Amino acid sequence: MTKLKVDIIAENLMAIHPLLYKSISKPLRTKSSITPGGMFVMESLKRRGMLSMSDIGKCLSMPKPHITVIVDKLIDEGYVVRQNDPKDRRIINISLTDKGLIDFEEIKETLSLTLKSKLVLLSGLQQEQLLTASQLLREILISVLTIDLETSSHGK
Amino acid sequence: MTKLKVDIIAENLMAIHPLLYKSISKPLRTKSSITPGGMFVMESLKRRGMLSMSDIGKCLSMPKPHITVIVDKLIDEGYVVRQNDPKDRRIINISLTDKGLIDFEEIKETLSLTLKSKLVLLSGLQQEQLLTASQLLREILISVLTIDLETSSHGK
DNA sequence: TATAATGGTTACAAAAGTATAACTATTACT
DNA sequence: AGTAATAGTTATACTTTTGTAACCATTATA
Repeated sequence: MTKLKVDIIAENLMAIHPLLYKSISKPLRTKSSITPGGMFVMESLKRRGMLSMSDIGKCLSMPKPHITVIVDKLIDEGYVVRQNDPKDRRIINISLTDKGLIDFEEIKETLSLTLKSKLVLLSGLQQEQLLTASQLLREILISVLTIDLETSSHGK
Repeated sequence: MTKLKVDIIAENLMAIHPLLYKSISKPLRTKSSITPGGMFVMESLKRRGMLSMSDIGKCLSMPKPHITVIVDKLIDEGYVVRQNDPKDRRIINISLTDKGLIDFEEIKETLSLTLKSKLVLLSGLQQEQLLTASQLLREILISVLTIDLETSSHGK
């Protein structure tokens, strides 16, 4: 029975994807120099703290070369910094700068406004339903984003 | 107060986006010839029935030329058909074929399996929470997908 | 110490999405 | 009838994403 419910979640998440992606990519292109990929990297860094290049790739299921390109851009903009790992000199840790965190939050606020302008049309939903949905989504995200990185599969 | 709740939804939807997109695009590439864009077009057709090219663009907030390209591919595969509108000969209506509907459902099942394999890790959630979340997501989607097309903005 | 494995970069290629202008055909408007 | 607006296509250019192969540096292992 649980499987059926997860099915429904998966199906609905897929259907909402186009709306979601437009709401992210359009304002990004017009109002900043960050790509969606850059936003997702910063989102991971904000939620999980300092991460190595490989760990970022595992978080987002992206191949390592893509992470290198995205992070290079973010470094050019001053949003993240590289730090050598003192224990393993192969590892390069990435973390948000103050500027990165501030600008990230600001851009996300803009993105939320865009998405809100669409979600606001959902007048059929009750306030309590909106609250419950957001709480559940948050729980899902926290769970997903704290999955043990060792269980992921990129970076072979 | 409602605004704050919508904020939370927007924020969480954005964070879950990379997980979602990977779960869609990877199995599509390996197991079919349909692009994510094609899946979204078919999703719209399945939920809303026959749609004109412009209406599809409005549903997905995509410019018309992109719709033409996506629909052309779907026609080549035999998933959708063009039909002239008897009342307005400028309009070309698109609808799913039987093959399109069957294959679409089959592919979506595969996609759900991929996404499920990740969501299943969310053992922290109760069954009732999963059910509630899926119902709410469904309500949101139905609302979004039934927004009056006249309020959309593509195809000027 | 020799070999394998890991972390990261570079380079290249290809697929997909995005945007715009120009164009035809049809309909609506005055 | 003449003009504007709409529906759709074609063509083009660009950005982003995705994948892969080759490579170097470092660490782990046998």
